[in-house]
Amino acid sequence: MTNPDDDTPRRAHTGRRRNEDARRAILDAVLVLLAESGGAPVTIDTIARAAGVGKQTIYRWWPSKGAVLLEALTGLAGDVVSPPRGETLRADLTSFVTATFRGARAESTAAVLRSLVREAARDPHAADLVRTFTESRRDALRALLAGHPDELAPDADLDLIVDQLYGLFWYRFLLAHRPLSDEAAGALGAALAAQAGAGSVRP
Amino acid sequence: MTNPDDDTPRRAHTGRRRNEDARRAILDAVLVLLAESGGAPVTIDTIARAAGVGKQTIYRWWPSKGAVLLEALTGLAGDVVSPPRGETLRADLTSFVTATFRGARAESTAAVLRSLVREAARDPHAADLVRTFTESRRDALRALLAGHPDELAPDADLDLIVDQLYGLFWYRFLLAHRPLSDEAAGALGAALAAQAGAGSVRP
DNA sequence: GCTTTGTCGAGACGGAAGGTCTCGGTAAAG
DNA sequence: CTTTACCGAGACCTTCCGTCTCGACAAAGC
Repeated sequence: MTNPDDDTPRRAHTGRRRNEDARRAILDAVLVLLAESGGAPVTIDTIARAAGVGKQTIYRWWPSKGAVLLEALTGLAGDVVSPPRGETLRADLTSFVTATFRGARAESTAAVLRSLVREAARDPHAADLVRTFTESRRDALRALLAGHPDELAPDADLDLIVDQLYGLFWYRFLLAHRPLSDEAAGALGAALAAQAGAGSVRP
Repeated sequence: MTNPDDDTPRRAHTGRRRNEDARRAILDAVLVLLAESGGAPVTIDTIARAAGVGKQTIYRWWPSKGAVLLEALTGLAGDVVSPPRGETLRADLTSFVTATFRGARAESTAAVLRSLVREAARDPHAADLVRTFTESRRDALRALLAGHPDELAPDADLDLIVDQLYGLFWYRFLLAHRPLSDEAAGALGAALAAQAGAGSVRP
């Protein structure tokens, strides 16, 4: 019996192929518009107009605006925070935090991050993407911690440390009441390294 | 010369007065709807309908939806986290964090907080209100820390500690990847008390 | 070359939501 | 009993997302 919902096509793909130029033009337009907009929301129509593309071409390949933003962000991730492998946990933590803070200080990535969060507040699908993204960042940080097993107290709560780091990062990034400075990065790295080494205090 | 933009009325207020019942009905409707909606967005029309009130009556007294939400939230603040004054910094911090976490676990307040954040992502005016709100919370926490000067290292970075606490709180609250449990509250309180006592580690 | 098939740009369209405007009615002050 | 300001109700405008339609065009197979 034939399944009408069968995904396998009855014959190979024959029609016109995806236009790679359009894909690049869309992602580039997103980054340019976000950088120029200075935090103001960027609409789908604006993106399509700037990319010289029909809206349908966007929605054919991405399920929502948030998905486009996230792909543009990961495209930026060539400058991503690469996990260092230094001597001490404290040094590694500090350079990880510093790189994270610096990435967020660059207005190009900051604009994408901010828009992504705004989108996640509106679109549940975008919220899922953000959750996946933040989870991958947490995993990277956990791997860094696990790379220094001799410096970790046996009962150290790594999840707590990870969330303190990224919690402070997002909190300051979004509220912007205090800068994500290199000094703050150093202090945070040192404090969390000490916390990891001390383990939880006895009750 | 007469200033047409003069704010002072040429005579005392004479007309009909503000209906206090309507005000209460609006704020109550907001809380009820948010609690029932289970996180789904609540619209102005729904609020007006539920409160038996015209939309204009809402916009006459509040500049935006976010402002209504915030007033409803501060109305809830009778259950607010009251700064304790115990023996040790660690005990005070732990009970402060525990109370904060528990407040966010109550679905009634959690729904308002979530909606407020959603609104802040859209409406700059609401974002300002949220900034003011979070600032007052930070002030309360700083006051708690300052209440134990003998337990603070002279070079302790109080802003860093405050932001670690609220950063982790909001991060976990909004991402919900990990619970705001009493255990986590205890661990966080202990870790931050230790950090405050140790001060910044020497370079 | 011709047909089929899937993508392209452009834009009309529907729907949701916030916020404004209007209108007839009503309570308070004088 | 007149003026003033608020009230409920709802039409209305605007913005923006996401879908649908249309004629054009490119790739694959015959």
